Formats: sequence, structure tokens, C-alpha cells
Amino acid sequence: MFSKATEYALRATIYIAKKGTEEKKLGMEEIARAIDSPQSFTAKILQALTKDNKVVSSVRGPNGGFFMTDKAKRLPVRIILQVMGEDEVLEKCVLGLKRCSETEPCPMHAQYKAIKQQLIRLFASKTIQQLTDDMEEGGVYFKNKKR
Amino acid sequence: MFSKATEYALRATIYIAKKGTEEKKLGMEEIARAIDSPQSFTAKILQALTKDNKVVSSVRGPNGGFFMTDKAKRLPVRIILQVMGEDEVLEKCVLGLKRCSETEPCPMHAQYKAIKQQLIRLFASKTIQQLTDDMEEGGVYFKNKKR
DNA sequence: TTAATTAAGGATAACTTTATCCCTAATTAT
DNA sequence: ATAATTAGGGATAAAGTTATCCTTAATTAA
Repeated sequence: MFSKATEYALRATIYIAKKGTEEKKLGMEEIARAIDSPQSFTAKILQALTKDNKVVSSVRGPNGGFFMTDKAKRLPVRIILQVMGEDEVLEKCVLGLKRCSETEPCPMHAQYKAIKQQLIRLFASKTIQQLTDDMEEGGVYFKNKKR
Repeated sequence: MFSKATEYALRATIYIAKKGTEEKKLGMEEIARAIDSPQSFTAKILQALTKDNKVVSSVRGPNGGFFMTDKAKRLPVRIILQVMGEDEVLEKCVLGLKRCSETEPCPMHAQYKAIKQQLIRLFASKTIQQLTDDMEEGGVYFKNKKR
């Protein structure tokens, strides 16, 4: 559904929201290991998310690293898609038609409509904070590899 | 959501199902024009769908072209994703985790689950025939460009 | 049987995405 | 001040996707 870059962005952001604090920032190496992503590539992605400290905040130097403010944690998950420029995936016609709409529907429009609305709603209404809150109760996992 | 190749595959197949018959086969040029896709690339994609005449049937030479048997039209839309090797998009974890499951859920799993199920259901239960039937009643559109 | 037509398929080009490397800038601790 | 640490950012490589072109094979019509 999303590009690898966006998958890493989502995983990294949620991980930082969950584990990082201003006092205990998280380093690139730890983050990449935790979410099982290539480190340098993920660094590039975090650069984007860190732009203007909009989603993720960062500090360089010893004991530097990444964390998120409470305000940023209250942003909808969709903000991550927006930063990654993949926001329109949610809105897009399944058949890839530019002009697909209520008045000029593609052959799948009627069927797909409801699903699309739920997707949009999910990413727009759930905040990053809410996702990490859910993780407290019960086991929610991140890793990709066999243990 | 899907690759361009798969989008073209879906559009082309639905178009052929709707407009082609064994008596009046459709040529590559017409198909590509109708669904607004690059002709040579779409030809490659139709080669895959035509393999073993499984989804689309083809005949070479004068008055040759593409059409679909009634049997093929009764296949679920998902068959197109399978041929294009993009079937797993529907099943995949939104965060791209290989091990995401009911027992080891990713942070979005609980929320995304229901949407995923509807997606799978849509592609598995709707047949190509049903899509073209829907097109009869009321305007359903294909084109991408301004008119 | 020859010429015309149309899809099949190989080779390759153009572009995008994914990934790595390395040097620089900021910050901290000594 | 200096050295150490950590993210920022540029350049580039590797791989994958999208797209085009050209020749071949099958089929039909004349």
C-alpha cells in the first residue's frame, strides 16, 4: 500500500513516540535496529520528519538523538503520510484514474468508496499518541525477524 | 495502492470484458486509447493476462485482438492481482512488518484489520462480470483526460 | 503463395525508489 | 580549547518499475 520509505517513517515515528523522551533521546542505530530498517536510509527519512521539528525533534552531539514533543504526538498519523508525500494514496482511485468521482465513477468506485472513507478516517482521526497508548495494554510488536 | 502495471491490468481487463467479444475482438491500439495507458507497456501486461488464455484470450493476425470468455469473466477481480504478482498487497501489514498477526500485532493492526478484511472480500467476491454489469446501469467512466 | 495485419517477445532505455558512504555541523564532556 | 559523539546532508550506487522499439510468429485475405 505504501512505499518502503513511508513504512519506515511510520514505524520509526511510532517507535520514537513510544520510547523516546527529551531526557532520553533515541539514536539512529537503536531506532533502525528496533524497527528493522536500513540505518542510513532511515536517517534520510527522519531528516524529513524532523524538518522544522514538525513531527520528530532531534538534537546533535553526545546524548543527542530523536524524540517527540507531546504536541507532536497529538498529530494524526496522516501527518506522516503528508511529510512523505504519500498522502494521496488514501484518496486515489483504485484503478488509478485521475477523473474518478461520484459523477464520473470508475467501475470499482461504488464498491471501493466505503473502504476508502474508512482508510481516510483511520489516518485522519487516530493520533500517534493514541497508537502508542494502545501499545501499553497487551503486546504490540514491531520486529520483523525471527527470534 | 497498486503499481501502474496493475492499474493498467485492471482497467484493460475490465474494458475487454465490457467491450470485446469473440466476434469483435479488440486491438491493442483501441484498448490503450480507451483506458488511457501507454500502448507498448500495456501490451506487455496483456501478455501476462493472456498466458494460457487464463484471464484474457487473444488471437493474432487480421481481425485478431483480445476478448474474454464467459468463464473468464466469472473469475474474481483478484485473479488480476494474482497474475500481476500483487496479490499480497491486500494481505500485507500497513507498516510493512512480515510478522504482524493477531498474536503479534503491529501498532496499527487492531485498527486496520477490519479495513483489510473488506479489501480482501471485495477483490475475492466481486467478479469481473459483475463489474461490467454494474457499468450498464448509469454512467461509469474510464477515461483519464479532459474531454 | 504472397502480402497484410496483429499479437508475442526480446532488448534496452528512462526514470524512480531504495540504499550506502562519507564528509560536515552541532553539541557535549573533558 | 580539544576531542568525542551524534545528526545533517551531499553524492552516488544498486535495484526495481515504467516505457519504448524492433523483430518474429501467427493468422487472414487477396
